[in-house]
Amino acid sequence: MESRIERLCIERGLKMTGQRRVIARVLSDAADHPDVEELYRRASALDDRISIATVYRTVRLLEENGILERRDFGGGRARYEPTEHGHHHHLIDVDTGRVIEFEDAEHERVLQGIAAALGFDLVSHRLELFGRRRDARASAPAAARPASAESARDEQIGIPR
Amino acid sequence: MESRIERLCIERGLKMTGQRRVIARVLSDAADHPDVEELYRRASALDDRISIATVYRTVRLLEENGILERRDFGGGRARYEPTEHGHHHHLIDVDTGRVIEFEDAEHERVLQGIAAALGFDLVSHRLELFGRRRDARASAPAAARPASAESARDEQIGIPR
DNA sequence: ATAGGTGCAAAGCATTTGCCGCGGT
DNA sequence: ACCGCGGCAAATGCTTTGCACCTAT
Repeated sequence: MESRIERLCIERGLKMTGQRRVIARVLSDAADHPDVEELYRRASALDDRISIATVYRTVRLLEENGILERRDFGGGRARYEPTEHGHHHHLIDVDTGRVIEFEDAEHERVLQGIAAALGFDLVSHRLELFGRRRDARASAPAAARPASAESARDEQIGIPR
Repeated sequence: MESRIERLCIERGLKMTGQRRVIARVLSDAADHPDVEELYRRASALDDRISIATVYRTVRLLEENGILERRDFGGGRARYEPTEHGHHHHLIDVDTGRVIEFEDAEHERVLQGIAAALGFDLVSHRLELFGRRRDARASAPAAARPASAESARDEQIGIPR
């Protein structure tokens, strides 16, 4: 069946090839923030006639069409998520690289206000928190470089007030 | 005379070589957020016996020692600024790449609170606004990619409330 | 039919590193 | 004197691209 991302592609009049359909499906199904390598892995599992170059070209195309958003959580590789499943921000666990999404509607307004005070219209923004799980095993690696960001599964959770 | 950054290096017991001294001076004098290439340019102007590899090694060293902070404002290259001349955030002008610093003490608390609500201790955070100068010439390039971030001079200004 | 997409491998960029002579402490 | 530092160029790792072929529309 036609995936959500594929529908968006069609709406923008993008030519739908076999590989794009597969990548669209992978993206539609992703609940995390995969990097290109991971997308390539997942897409290849569904159809091995896809090259990583095409994945790169496709995420770029989708980003340019406002369907995807590129993220940089540190660690060298870009990670992607579908645009706008609600404004949210990210908290990255510095020990595991896991990404947790949270919303904070109030922020939107505040940030808008700050930009306005500086004489700007807010085009977009980036708010990322880097934190360490509380309590956990006290043996947290002292000088761990946050840069790792392995393929730990990401989470999405509501922010308890 | 001994620059501010050099003093910090000495405090941490870092070996002070000629090239490090020069780079320290350049960093101490910088009021903006130069990338490595720019630091190399400025350092070379003071002393041409410096290779770009050394600049890379030095900013890394300083970052590991908490003297510098690495920033990513989009545009592919890392940019640096001395740690803690007061907690502040950045607003990047998407049309010119110019960076404007602003403070917002209240934010610190709010962010801390959010992390806590999610069960984390806040290690660090990143808050960046991307905006377009209000009014300006109405002929703002429609689909300009923010990625450019040329060497436009950065600013630091207080946030009017 | 034909504009545009794809695979492959090579090219690009920013950044890191091996090697070895040199310079701080 | 000794260990770490710096220069140089080669190596890396992610991402882009040239080219020739292939495919949606």
